[in-house]
Amino acid sequence: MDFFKEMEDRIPKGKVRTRFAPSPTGYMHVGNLRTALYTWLIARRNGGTFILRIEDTDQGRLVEGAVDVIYKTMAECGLDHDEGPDVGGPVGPYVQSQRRELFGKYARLLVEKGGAYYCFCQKDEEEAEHDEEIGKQVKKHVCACRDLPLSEALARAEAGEPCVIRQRIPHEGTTTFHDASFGDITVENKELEDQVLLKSDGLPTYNFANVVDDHLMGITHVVRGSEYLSSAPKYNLLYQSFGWEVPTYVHCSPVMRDAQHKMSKRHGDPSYEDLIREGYLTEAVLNYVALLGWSPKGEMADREFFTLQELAEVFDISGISKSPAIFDIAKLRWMNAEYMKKLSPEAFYAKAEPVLRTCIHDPSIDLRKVAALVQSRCEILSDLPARVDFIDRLPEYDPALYVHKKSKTTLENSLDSLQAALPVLQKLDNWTNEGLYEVLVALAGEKGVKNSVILWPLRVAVSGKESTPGGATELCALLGKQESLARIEAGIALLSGK
RNA sequence: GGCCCGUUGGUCAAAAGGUUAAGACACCGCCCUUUCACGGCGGUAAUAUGGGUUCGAUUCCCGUACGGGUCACCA
Repeated sequence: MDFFKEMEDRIPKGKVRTRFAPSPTGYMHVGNLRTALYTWLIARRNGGTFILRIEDTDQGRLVEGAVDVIYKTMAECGLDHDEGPDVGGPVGPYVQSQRRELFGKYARLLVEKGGAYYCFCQKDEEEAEHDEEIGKQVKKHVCACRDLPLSEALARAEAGEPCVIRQRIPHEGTTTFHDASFGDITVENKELEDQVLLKSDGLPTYNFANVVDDHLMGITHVVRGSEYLSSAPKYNLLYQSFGWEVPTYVHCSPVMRDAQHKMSKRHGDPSYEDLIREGYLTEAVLNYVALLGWSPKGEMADREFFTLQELAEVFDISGISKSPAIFDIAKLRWMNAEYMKKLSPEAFYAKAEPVLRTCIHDPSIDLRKVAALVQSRCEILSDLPARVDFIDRLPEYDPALYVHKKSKTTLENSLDSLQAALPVLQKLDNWTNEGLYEVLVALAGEKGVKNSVILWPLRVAVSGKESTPGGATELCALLGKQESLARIEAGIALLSGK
């Protein structure tokens, strides 16, 4: 049978099939990640198939190694695909540049069906116009090629005359596009342009490749950014001309940096990779991103924590929001902190150890103990160095740290406390958190002062910091007797003006 | 500028004609405490705006404002 029939026969039927179709730019936007996630969730929720397709039809924008970034990110996030360039599948190839001939054939098929026509106009003037600020009324491309007799057009094209194939859009009437979250969108056909389907280099434009591939790959649900919403009605016409069924479209509003700007790499907004590099956990990022533009329904509406599996059980298209969402790094930090706290001590140590090793060089320090102290006090991994930097070396600090209003600790009684504590500690053999605490509380009792009058100055002396990953006794235990005593002596010297 | 879309506290958002308009982050306060943090408790704060429809509008309709998207042989 003919080529087109064969292609039709390859299309799997009757199951939900979704696809993530990034163009390889070298990194994963937060918005892209969200799209990938929603797409994957729809497939998994419905026992469907998730496909990875690479859209590399723009020859000018190829980035070395970009596809690997995509594989790596998807794998890291647990968004496994069932079909794709690396794993194959029944409707491949899954890289658009490898489907070149196919698009040509479908474009010509469409010409025959009357839904498209050859256009021999040169592109220069149009392009030049686009460079100019788009502000005034933009004129649609209108030319005589549309009315060329098919035989003549075919002959010229065959003779090698440069040309593109454009979609033939009716001048009259309206087209209604249905989106699962935006509902029906109706536009006048006269607003629509005869867009280019097949470029003069023989490769398809995004809009054409999308429609053809989604159909040929049996895609049932398309999730994509709302920037494509306004070109969507043209898709209906395309599907109609081909006689194909329109899949369910779900457009998602952008992830914003602030009320008026999308997140953008160019303006320094973090990509997924950046966030991971900064010490966010993949699970936390996914969880946060899932909730940026989607929320669970009903009695689950106030739930915030979801594993990927849990999301796959409850995710529903109807929960997707229509309005743009601002990416709030403060909330991500909070969520990340929650994930860090939930980690087992071993799991946390595994993540923290490499970071701790770069900033704590004293071999006598037990990094496991440091990790245990710091686990509940850092929101992201990269907070770690600043929290533990005092361990290697006592920083210079302002004596004003010794003043504490709440416990009425002053410079004077801080000096007194340190001087009183020093001999007690020198005699102490049981140099553990418990041992230290016992002896120091006893000292406070003897002197008839609150525990904090003793412990506060001690903590300052030993850390030189305003805030630390533990109390005075914990820090002393960690640093060891010799180092602790040396720091206390230094504190006494500082306070006594020496 | 044309066309399309959106608008609940600072942020994410629930509530699909009748609610004291949830919850979370952030912020503030209190408590606990070996400072801060952690934890516990509490608080401030919202339906952009004007008209309709309705016994009743956050919810439905229209206008206005503001914001976003789009108007390429880029995706």
